[in-house]
Amino acid sequence: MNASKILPGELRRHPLFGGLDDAQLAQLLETARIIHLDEGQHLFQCQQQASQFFMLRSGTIRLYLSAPDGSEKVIHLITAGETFAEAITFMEGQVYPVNASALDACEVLAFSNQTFRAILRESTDTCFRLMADMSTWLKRQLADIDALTLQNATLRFTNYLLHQVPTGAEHEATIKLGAPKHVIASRLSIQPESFSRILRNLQREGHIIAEGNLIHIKDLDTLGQTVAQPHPFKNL
Amino acid sequence: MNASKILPGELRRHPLFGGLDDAQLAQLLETARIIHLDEGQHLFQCQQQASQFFMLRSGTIRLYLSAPDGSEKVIHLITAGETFAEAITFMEGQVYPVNASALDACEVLAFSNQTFRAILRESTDTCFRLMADMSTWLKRQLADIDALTLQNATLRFTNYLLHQVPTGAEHEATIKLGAPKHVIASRLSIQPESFSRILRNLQREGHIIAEGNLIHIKDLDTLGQTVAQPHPFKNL
DNA sequence: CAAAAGGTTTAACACAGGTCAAGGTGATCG
DNA sequence: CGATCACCTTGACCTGTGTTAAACCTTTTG
Repeated sequence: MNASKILPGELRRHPLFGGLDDAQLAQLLETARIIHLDEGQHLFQCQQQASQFFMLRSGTIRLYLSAPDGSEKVIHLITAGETFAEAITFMEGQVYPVNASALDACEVLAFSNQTFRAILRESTDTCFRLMADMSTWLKRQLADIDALTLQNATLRFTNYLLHQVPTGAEHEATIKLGAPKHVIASRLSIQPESFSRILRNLQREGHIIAEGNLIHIKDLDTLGQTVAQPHPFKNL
Repeated sequence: MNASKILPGELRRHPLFGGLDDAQLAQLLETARIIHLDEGQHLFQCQQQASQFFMLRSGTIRLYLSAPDGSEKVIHLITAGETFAEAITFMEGQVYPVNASALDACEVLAFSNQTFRAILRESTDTCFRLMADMSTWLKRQLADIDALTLQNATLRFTNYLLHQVPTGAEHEATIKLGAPKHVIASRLSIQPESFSRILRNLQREGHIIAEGNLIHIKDLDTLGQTVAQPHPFKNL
C-alpha cells in the first residue's frame, strides 16, 4: 500500500508536522506507507530494529512490555491522530523498546526515520517540535512512575477516569472505556480481578455508576478528593 | 558566584556540549553560574518556574517526587558530570516536574535555558545531541516502569546492583553504595525496612556479602539468574 | 563525654492486592 | 441453536511488602 492517499492536511494537523513546508511534507510522504492491521496483529516487537515511526489514523494501538514469565504491562494506549516511536531514532541501538499490537483493526501511517532525520537536519523548527513532543512523553512517564509509587490502585484508576473527562464538563460526566477492561487494568498495573473489585467498591460508595464499558461519574469534585485518602477515619 | 572559573574543556567532555564551537561555548558560559549547595539544600522545587538547567560538578543530587501525605520517591540520583533538567524548556508550562536537593555538598553549573535555546536554534547538531540525551532519559524511565511493574523488590535491587558493576568485572565485584541506604531504597521504591531484609536474605543465601555501604557480589552470573525466579521450587 | 540526632536493623503484625478456582454473560460460529 | 470462546465477576485464600515499635549503632554536638 503506497502513500498516494495520504493528505498533507491530515499530517499538518499534528503539532510534530505543523512546521513543515510543502517540499518537506512531500519528501516525508514519498517514503511513507499505509499499513493495515487486523485485531491482535503486531506492528513491531520489542528489540526489533527501528527504521520507521508511526501515526495512527484509526483504531487503537497497545504499547506494552513483556516479562520473561509471560506477564505483560501496557505502557500506553495510542488513539487516532497520535504519533509514536518518533524518538527511537535517537536511542543508541535504534531498536523499539516496547511491543506494539493492534487492539482492533488499525490504519497506521509509517514514516521513514531516515527521511525524517534528513528533514530535521534542515529544520530547527521541526527539531523544536520533536523535542516538545519528547518532553511530553517524558512528563507522561514521570506521571506514571509517580502513580505507581505514590498512589494505590483505586487512586490510579480515579485519576485515570478524571483524565478521560472531556474539558468543559461541570459536575458529572460519562466515560466510555476505549479498550477492554483487562487492558485498561494492565495500563494501570492492576489485575483484572482487582480492577473489578475497585469498580464495585466505587459504585457501592456511590461515586460512580458502571455499566459495561460506560462509567458515569456522579460528582467530579467528590471523586479524587474523598477517594484520595484511603483511610480517612482510621484512628477513630 | 560567576562563571569565570568554568573551563570550556570541562563542558566539551559532555556529549551534549561536544558539538559546540568556541563562540557558542563562550555564549553559554557568559550566562552560566556556579552554585554551591550544602547537604540537604534544595536546588529547585517541583512546579517552580524553570529558567535554568544544570550540570553537576561534584557531589550527589537527588531528584524526587513528593506526595501530598509527605511520602517521597527518589526518581534519580545525579552524579558528577551528569546534566539534568535540560529537557524542561520544551515542556509546556516550563516548570520543574520534580524536586532536586543535595545529598552532600555539591557544586553545580547552572546554564540559562534562554541562551541554550538560542544556541539550539543555530545548531541542528546540538539539537540532535539533546534529542539523543532526551531519548536516554525516556529509556531510563521506561526501564523504571518495567522494574516497578514486572519485577519484585529483590529483583529490582539485584538488577540495580548489577548495573553498578564496573565494565570489565569478571566473576565478582564490590560495589560501594553512592548514597545512604534509605535513599537507594527509595530510588528502588522499597521501604528501608524491606531493603534491610532483602540485604539480609541475599547474604543468608550466599549471593552477597554486605558490610556498611560496601556490597560484595560473590558471583555475577549467579546473581540475577538464581534470584530471578522468586520460588523456583514452589511446587515440590 | 553525655546527650541528641540520624541511620539501620529486627521482630511482630497488618493489609492491599495478587493468585487460584469457579461461574456468569454475551458474542461468534459451525 | 448448542458450542465455543473471550471477557468479566466473585469468593476464598495467600503473600510480599508496608507499618509500627523498639533497640542498636555511629556521628555530631553542646
